[in-house]
Amino acid sequence: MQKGNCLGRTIFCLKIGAPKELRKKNLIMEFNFTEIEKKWLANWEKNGTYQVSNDSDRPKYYVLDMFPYPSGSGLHVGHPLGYIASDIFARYKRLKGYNVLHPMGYDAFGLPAEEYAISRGIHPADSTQENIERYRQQLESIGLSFDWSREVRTSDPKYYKWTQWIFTLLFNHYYDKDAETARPIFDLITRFEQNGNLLVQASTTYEGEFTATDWARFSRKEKDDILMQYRLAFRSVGYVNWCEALGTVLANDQVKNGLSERGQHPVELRPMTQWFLRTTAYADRLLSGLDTIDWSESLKAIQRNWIGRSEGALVRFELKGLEESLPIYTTRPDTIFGVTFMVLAPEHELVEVLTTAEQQEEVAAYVKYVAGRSERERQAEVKEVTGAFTGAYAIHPFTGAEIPIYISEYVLKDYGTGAIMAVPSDDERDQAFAKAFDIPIIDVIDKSDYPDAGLHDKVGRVINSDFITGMEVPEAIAEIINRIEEKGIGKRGVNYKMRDAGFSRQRYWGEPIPIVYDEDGLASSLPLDELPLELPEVSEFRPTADGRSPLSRAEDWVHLPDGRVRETDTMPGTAGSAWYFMRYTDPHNEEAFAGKKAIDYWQNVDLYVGGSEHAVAHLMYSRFWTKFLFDLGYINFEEPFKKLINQGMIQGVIEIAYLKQKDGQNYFISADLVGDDVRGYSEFFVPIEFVTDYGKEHSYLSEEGLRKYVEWKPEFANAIFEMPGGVFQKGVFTPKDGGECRFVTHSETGKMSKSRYNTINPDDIIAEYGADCFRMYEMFLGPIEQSKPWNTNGIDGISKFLRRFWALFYDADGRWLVTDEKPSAEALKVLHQTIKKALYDIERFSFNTCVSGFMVAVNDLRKMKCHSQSILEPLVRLMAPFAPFITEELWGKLGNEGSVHQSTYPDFDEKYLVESTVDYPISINGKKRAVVAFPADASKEDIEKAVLDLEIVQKWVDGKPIKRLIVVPGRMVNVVV
RNA sequence: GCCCGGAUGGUGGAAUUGGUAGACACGCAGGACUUAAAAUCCUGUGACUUCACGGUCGUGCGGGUUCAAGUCCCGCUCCGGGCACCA
Repeated sequence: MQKGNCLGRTIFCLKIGAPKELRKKNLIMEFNFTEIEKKWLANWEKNGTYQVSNDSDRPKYYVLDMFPYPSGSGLHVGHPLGYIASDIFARYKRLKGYNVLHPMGYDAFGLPAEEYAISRGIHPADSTQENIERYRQQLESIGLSFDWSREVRTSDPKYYKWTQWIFTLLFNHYYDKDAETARPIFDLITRFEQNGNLLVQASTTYEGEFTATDWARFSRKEKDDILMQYRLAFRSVGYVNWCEALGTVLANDQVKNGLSERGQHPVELRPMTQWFLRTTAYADRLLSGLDTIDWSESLKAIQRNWIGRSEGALVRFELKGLEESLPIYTTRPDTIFGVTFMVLAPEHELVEVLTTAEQQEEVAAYVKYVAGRSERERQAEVKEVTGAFTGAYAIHPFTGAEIPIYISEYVLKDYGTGAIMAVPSDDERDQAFAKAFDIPIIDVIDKSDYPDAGLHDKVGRVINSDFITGMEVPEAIAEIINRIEEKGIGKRGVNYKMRDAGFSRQRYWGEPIPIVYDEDGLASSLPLDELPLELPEVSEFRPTADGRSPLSRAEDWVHLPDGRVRETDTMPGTAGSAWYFMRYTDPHNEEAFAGKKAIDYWQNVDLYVGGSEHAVAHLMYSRFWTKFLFDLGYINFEEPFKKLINQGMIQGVIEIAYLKQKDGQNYFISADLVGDDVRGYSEFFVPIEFVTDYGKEHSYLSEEGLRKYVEWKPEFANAIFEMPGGVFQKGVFTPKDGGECRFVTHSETGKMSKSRYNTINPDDIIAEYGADCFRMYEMFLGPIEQSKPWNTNGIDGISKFLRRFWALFYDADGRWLVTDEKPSAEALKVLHQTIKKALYDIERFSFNTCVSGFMVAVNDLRKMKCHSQSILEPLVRLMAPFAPFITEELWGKLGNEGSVHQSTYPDFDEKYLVESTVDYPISINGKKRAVVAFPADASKEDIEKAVLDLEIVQKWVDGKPIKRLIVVPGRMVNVVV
């Protein structure tokens, strides 16, 4: 353990609480985990114990953690939860005979790293390097069995060369919907040259049609514009989430409730020319792929929701007196006879064309009103009905009726066609709008047969609807779409909520987009031999005031000698993390993103562990990039992560002090004086290391704690702290009626974070209890997927357990106890039961119950005073994945060569588990009344007979006739009277 | 509003998938050792009731299926997470 610069340690006594200092001494006397850890870390590194080869006869298994952002705060105890779980599994699989790839790296690009660097006024590369070193130290001290020779960093040019390369592939491919695969853009050009775009079924935003002759006549610029609309990485003017405070564009998933996820700054929609990835091309495959992978239902639900597939129809409505027609998308074409008005998004391109002279003013005013509203305002006032009449009318395709056209912000420009046919009888929002604007309502669905159905359920009988009247809804939908298609006014259609992903960031610390523009502004990608395109040095990392990327400051870099200019936007953080798992298979390859042989051997990740906060962004992009590379034949799998586990969050204790200001004086009021009504108080987070008994109901700041708090927050040097026992000010406590200085703080459970001053550093826990204890305690806390609060109370239980385990090998004076005596049948039974349970529990990732199984075993063996080598040696191997240090030490002491982590996992033998008797619970009328032992081989009949003779049964039966006698062999007996 | 989870002692949690509810651990209480404390060890610990043997109740609430329900079904309540004017 190299902990030279570990800042957290000096205050560790405060954090853990002083009384435990004494325990620490006692611990070290029994076994010196610090020494043991140091010794084996060095040994493992020297011997390359955890290095893995791409050449092996053994079956492969790939265990991966979501790699961290190396933030400046280092790890807190919440971070390693997933790492420990995956490490246990990786170690287990290795012992089970698999060739296990278990690497680690750093997601070093992106906003957090850059913000941190800017705040410290240093180069992001330097701060990143610094942070990585700290992370590495912390990760190693936990005893995680990573193959560090495979470490990757997304900010390393050797790595991002290939991120850029994949981007150029995306740029040079389009999505062929017929073949359901990505194809080279050159093929598309050939097809255009032969037939125009008439036969091309592709994912595109291009709506026009052209022939081969047209194509030949198009200018270079026109051709380029069209091709751009087919590329999988493309440049387009789009409404983007612009965040003024961060000075950058954000992806949809980085915006929550109109605020930036990072920093909570307001975000507005702005039209800008940006790079996008055509993720929508893969929408269907991203959706159907979910059925092939082992992820939690909730995670799949989030992704399905994000993709948001719906089926319906696209219908064109003729416009009265105009050439143009109005396309709409609906999931309820069966309600078309109930249409009484149409609504367009205010930004819809037809608004200007449609609006009549008389309505010009009103419409313009409304459009202006909407444009001036922030996303936040729109979302906050969802129920408010606003809109304007355009003066124009559409023609109903079946009745010929004239339908008024309105604009309203409840119709979104980006979803469907940005226009709807409004059916007020069967849609709440349409209904609200119709009522507000006094538009008639026609009932078209009779739901009287479905009393429980909601407005949106696709059930009922169609009424008032000409040729579909009388049909049930599903039948009516099919029929009306047929008619629409026959009439040539529309077609069956599928729609997605998912949008193409914005891929431009006006940020310094990211991969430069490897694109150059010629004098006509036409984009071309850099060839592989010009990659990596390295980040230039710039004078200032912040974005420019007009929203251009900081890279634009590097004039020499931007302007090429031949007059071309470089793209100055950088890629988002999700770029490097979209494919990093592939790089680990062949991390030093300079000729390819990963060698064919390596990636074909390791393939996709068998077990992926990480936080659910990446449910959408990272996991969606990763799946998209994987499918794309699969289409191009670079890899032979279509999903990146076969099984995924989201570890829960470890929550911390939040300590709060209440402040009231009066006449410019700060009064802190002890929580027991504040009561439940905290209105009128400001809340301040108190660093938990100042608080006595933090996390407990009565947690308080002692006189010493108050002094520390004031010293830490000098602006409160003169503040008055009021508590029941007296008053504290300027370092002096004035008691009242002989009271004590106890300033009570309010405790809550919540996220652990630097800003709440409640992080617990694993270094401190490891220093006091050892890495093995830390690992096992995190596992013992509860099911891996559950969130749970951290408290150090329970850690003593694990610490005791490890010392008892050690005590099976050594007595209190350090004498070796292990003998080669023949083990007793009971001891063998304990061992084999434990092995059986461990196998069962590890396979289902139930690590908490597995630890409890070890506890039971150690308790039992201790009672038996079992020191038999043939019991303890397998037990050491069994526990090795959980407690790698102590088991490695004991493995050597048991006289074994090599590492326990390269041995084999024990297996159990049923023969030791056979019981001669089985305890049967005897129930009478379903209530347990007794437990009786019967021979294990007793037949059903024997048991039946014996049960009836039992005194207890006689007593309960009490002469009444026995209706039924149920005997489940090996389980239980139930007598029904 | 919609979707996905969840609710078990004072606490974290367990229950072989319909078969002894509360494993394991924390906490608490009592005891041993100690001048004392810490550490360690032992005993007890769901609630109610009984001198005791024992009995009654008990897995968020209300019903149901079953010889048997924490587990399955129906209807709710509350908590956590996600989405949200998505036509």
